[in-house]
Amino acid sequence: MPKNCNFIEKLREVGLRPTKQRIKICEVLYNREKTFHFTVNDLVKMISEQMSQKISLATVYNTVHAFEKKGYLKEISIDSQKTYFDTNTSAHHHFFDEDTHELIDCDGSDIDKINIRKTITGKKINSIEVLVRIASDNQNQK
Amino acid sequence: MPKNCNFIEKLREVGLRPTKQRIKICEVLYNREKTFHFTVNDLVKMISEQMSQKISLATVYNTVHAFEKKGYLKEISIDSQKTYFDTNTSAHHHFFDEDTHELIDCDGSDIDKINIRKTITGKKINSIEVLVRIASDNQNQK
DNA sequence: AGCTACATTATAATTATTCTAAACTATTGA
DNA sequence: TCAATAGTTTAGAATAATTATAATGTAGCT
Ligand SMILES: [Mn+2]
Ligand SMILES: [Mn+2]
Ligand SMILES: [Zn+2]
Ligand SMILES: [Zn+2]
Repeated sequence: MPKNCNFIEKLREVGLRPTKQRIKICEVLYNREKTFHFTVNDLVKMISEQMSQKISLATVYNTVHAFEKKGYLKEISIDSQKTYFDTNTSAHHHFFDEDTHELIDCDGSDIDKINIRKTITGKKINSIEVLVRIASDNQNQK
Repeated sequence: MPKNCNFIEKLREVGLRPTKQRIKICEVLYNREKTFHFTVNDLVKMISEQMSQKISLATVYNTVHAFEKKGYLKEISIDSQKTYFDTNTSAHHHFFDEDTHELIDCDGSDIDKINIRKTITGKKINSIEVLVRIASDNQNQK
């Protein structure tokens, strides 16, 4: 979803009615320079900071899942406690900071193309994703 | 944890008292040819099938986490709903079958060593894991 | 045998997410 | 313009996985 796009039109195009809740969520998610990662809780907080009127939690869940289904969000499972969503819906790899629980995107030049030699009959590959877990390096504390 | 090992000794060695619950869980998890993946629910089912006396759910959770802490189990987050554990505690990659929700191990020859060119200052890499999502290939149904 | 720290257990609490069903609203077409 | 309709929002209940509590039990030591 491009920045400063006509969200009303965009939503209609994909068959979602442009309600004020959805438009607000679009603004919060997509009117920014860079893509980012968030939890539903993060999103609820961002919305409540920018709005007088609240959006109910059920609607936030509904909307996030509706956007996911339409391909405007990607769900990422890293941490068994939290479900992350990503406004970067392209295929890409991640660093996960185990100290801060922050996700960081890798771009194409960071990791070579992964070549899978194993095949499983009757099955096709949907995605190949690398997760690099990082944490603070305490070797420096001699 | 090797097959047919003396679990009582092994548990004592790492500072865990060899209770009958823990010994039973060791047998269920480690007395088999191959490593495998399971959820806590799976494990509870396996135990109840093989035992007259039940082990409480809290104990199963406690034990699984104790074993994880001691390095005899690995936790895997793939699916936001379920937490998987792996009796294969070495670094390895996975296929995840999105139809059956089954995890399949990759061995070293299946995927080349991953080279990470990106570095983040003050952070060290703890692990690099690839997840290959697969699903049934319906191209064949012409 | 008796002490003590560790473990087990039933049960309650917590948390994230989904469901329900009633109220609301965007869209359409008469 | 306006009512019909299907889609949407919402508060609150329900569900499910996991963790906390606190009482009871037990392994290991003397
Ligand atoms: Mn989902
Ligand atoms: Mn855990
Ligand atoms: Zn990302
Ligand atoms: Zn595995």
